[in-house]
Amino acid sequence: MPAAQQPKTSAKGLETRERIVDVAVRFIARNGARGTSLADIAAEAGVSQTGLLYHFRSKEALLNAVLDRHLAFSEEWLWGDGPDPGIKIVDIVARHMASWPSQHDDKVYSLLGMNTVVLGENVSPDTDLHPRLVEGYRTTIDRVTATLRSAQQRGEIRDDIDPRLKAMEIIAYCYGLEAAWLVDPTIPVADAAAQWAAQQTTQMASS
Amino acid sequence: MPAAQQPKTSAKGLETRERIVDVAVRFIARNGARGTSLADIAAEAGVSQTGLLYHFRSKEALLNAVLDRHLAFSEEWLWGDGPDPGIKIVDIVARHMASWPSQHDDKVYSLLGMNTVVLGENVSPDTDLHPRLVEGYRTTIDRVTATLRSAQQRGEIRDDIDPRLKAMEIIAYCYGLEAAWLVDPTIPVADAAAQWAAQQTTQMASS
DNA sequence: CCAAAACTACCGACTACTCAGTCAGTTGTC
DNA sequence: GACAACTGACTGAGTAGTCGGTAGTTTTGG
Repeated sequence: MPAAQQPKTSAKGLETRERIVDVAVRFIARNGARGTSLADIAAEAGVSQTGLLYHFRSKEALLNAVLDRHLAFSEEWLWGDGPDPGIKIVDIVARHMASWPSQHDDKVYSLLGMNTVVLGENVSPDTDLHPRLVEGYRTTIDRVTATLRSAQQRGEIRDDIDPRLKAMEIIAYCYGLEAAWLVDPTIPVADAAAQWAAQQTTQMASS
Repeated sequence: MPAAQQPKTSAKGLETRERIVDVAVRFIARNGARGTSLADIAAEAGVSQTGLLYHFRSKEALLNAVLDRHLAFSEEWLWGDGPDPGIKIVDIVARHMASWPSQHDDKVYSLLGMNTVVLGENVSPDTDLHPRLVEGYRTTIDRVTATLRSAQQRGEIRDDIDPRLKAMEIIAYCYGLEAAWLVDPTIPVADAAAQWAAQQTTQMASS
């Protein structure tokens, strides 16, 4: 369920709205939604707070638009590489991780920040974004599971591995390394990812 | 640097202070420090907000006391089992994970929540708790690294594994599964942990 | 073809409320 | 009676959101 928006919009309005969401993503990825005021976002986006609230009827509506953007970018970044990588999914993941340090301050940084910071803020089931985060998590699990399962059926992956549990493991690892790198950007993510990918590949491969 | 406290304290005062920290940990583990007001904590702890501020001169001081408590409990829970488990550290970790579901609403839940929620809130380097979180992360890494390295020297673990990178991997996995379980308590953490531990053990063991 | 009406995209001023923190006391205990 | 352990009333700085208005653009009807 994407965020409800005003019915009619001109090209100019759409542009402003995009600009606001851009700014909001950057702010929220660093300081969280609770740590970011509408005034902050409005000032950076070059509109008044009232102007912002014309485009998004409430902070929650803006938050949902921000999450829409995040999920779309996430999707594109992770799965835009082509169809069904099979067991090579661990290499793809590792390659993505290795690219983090060079993308500090970029869209990718915001992507990771959104995961860690917004998830932390919405752990409690009665928070605004919690249902959508759970849904997003489950969708990702399902996708990775499907990839692993078909690789298993093709004989690329050992039979005694449960694809769903393995998917959970891969995602947990990504998420954890992400969080660690965000709080301490000096850690060698590329090296860690490389060792992890190599070991995962040999361990999962059918003998 | 632990939180500075008032110089003199009676038994009663100490008891109240403990009660306040107890309540604060529970609240903050669910809603974060930014999502928890001093009034909330004070009410639940059975003192006025002014009374709370008598014991902790500011919210930040309380937060540091909360983090003290968290780190101490974390320490006890993770390393209280005895000296140097060697390669069995993965089993210990997995056993801990398997116990999560039965401890919902308990101190352990708060422990996990503190990790995920407070970390998310303090990703940005200019937040109050960020330096202490980085320090805590590095300490844990060092400890796990030391355990793995000595196991490697004893010949329990293959030589081509880098203990530090492996430690990062283990911690990242724990952290990620923790976060996933917090947002979605229906996921089978025990099964995931069991498969993970089994595979880690066979993969790490010297042949 | 053009003026009036309607609508989009804003803005400044304001409101109601929440929050951390202060101050000037009061109570209870060694 | 000194000091620790409080409390109620208050303050000032935010905060999300409302209201009434205006400039510019688009639509409509004669």
